Amino acid sequence: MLRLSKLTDYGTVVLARLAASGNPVSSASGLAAATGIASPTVSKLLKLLSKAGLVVSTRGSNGGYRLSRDAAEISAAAIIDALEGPVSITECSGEDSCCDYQSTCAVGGAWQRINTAIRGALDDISLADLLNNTRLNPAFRFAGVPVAIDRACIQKKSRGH
Amino acid sequence: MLRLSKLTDYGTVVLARLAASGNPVSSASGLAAATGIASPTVSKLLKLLSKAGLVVSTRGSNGGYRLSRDAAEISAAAIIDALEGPVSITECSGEDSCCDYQSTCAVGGAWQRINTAIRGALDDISLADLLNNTRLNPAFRFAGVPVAIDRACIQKKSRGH
DNA sequence: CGAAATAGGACTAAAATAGTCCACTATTGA
DNA sequence: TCAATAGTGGACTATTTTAGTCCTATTTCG
Repeated sequence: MLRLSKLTDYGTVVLARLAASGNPVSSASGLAAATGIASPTVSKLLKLLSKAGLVVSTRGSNGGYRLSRDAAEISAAAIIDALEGPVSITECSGEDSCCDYQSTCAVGGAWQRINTAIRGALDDISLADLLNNTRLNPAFRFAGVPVAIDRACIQKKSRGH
Repeated sequence: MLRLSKLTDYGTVVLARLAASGNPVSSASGLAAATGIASPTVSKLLKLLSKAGLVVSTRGSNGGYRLSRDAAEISAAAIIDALEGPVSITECSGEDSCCDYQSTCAVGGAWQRINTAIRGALDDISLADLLNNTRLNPAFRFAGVPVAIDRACIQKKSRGH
């Protein structure tokens, strides 16, 4: 699969929303409502993103979060780093490369090359790019809440978020 | 992290070993001994790789496994596909794209672009390339069993495989 | 036949992930 | 100054995924 965690996926959605909203700051609960992601989860994400310096928080009433810099300056790699730690496809390919099979492993070095290639791809794509690729799915709303319309999806996932 | 599972990592080690051995076929247990990976695990891997058509099995005594084609013709992407299913970094970026937040998701399309970039990098690297990148760590052996020598590693991982 | 291999699948244990909750701190504004 | 709003930090639980084991066929060679 070579898959990102759901949290990272949600994180980009939240960031995209933050970038798209015209407001100076957005509250965690507002973003939760706008994206349809459960609000404790959104809070958790924003905490992580704030710690990583991708968003800036303001406390107090009328507080909230905003991007720390222009959406064009935030790379996909930075987002992933913030939410899942440094990108590296195998344990070996990370910094403190170290595994039980080092002596018999004929492969180690090459993963690092692949890793670099992937990293390059992720560095080249910014949050702004993500926004430009927006899918133009019609969004329906019911009582202000966004509702997915794809039938196939409704059955597939029924658990709440 | 964006991490491959350990099984996939082991899988490449086994394949590399298979490619490097001069023998017409190698048995699962022989590969286990040569790589230091537990033999039930090696068996499991080889079964998967065989199902995916990357290796060919011969039953019966003197049986074993061999690569189905030249190492240069086996891409990293093929190995990953075989062991973890099709590469796709988010649920959305796969074939049957389908998620609860589709209507509010401003991001979907872009992951597919990233995914394509990653896929390209993985397609370009073959098992033969992995072998050429072999790290030249001196391997010590004790009673025929390969022994890792990196001190830092010995403490870090003590669980058996 | 019987030893040596793979095939297939069921099963268990351990680890990572996702998601929730709560008590606390800071800021604003009436 | 007090109450309301909003973020902070961390503990906790449930779920899912992953890793690894084991057992019972089946096939082939000598």
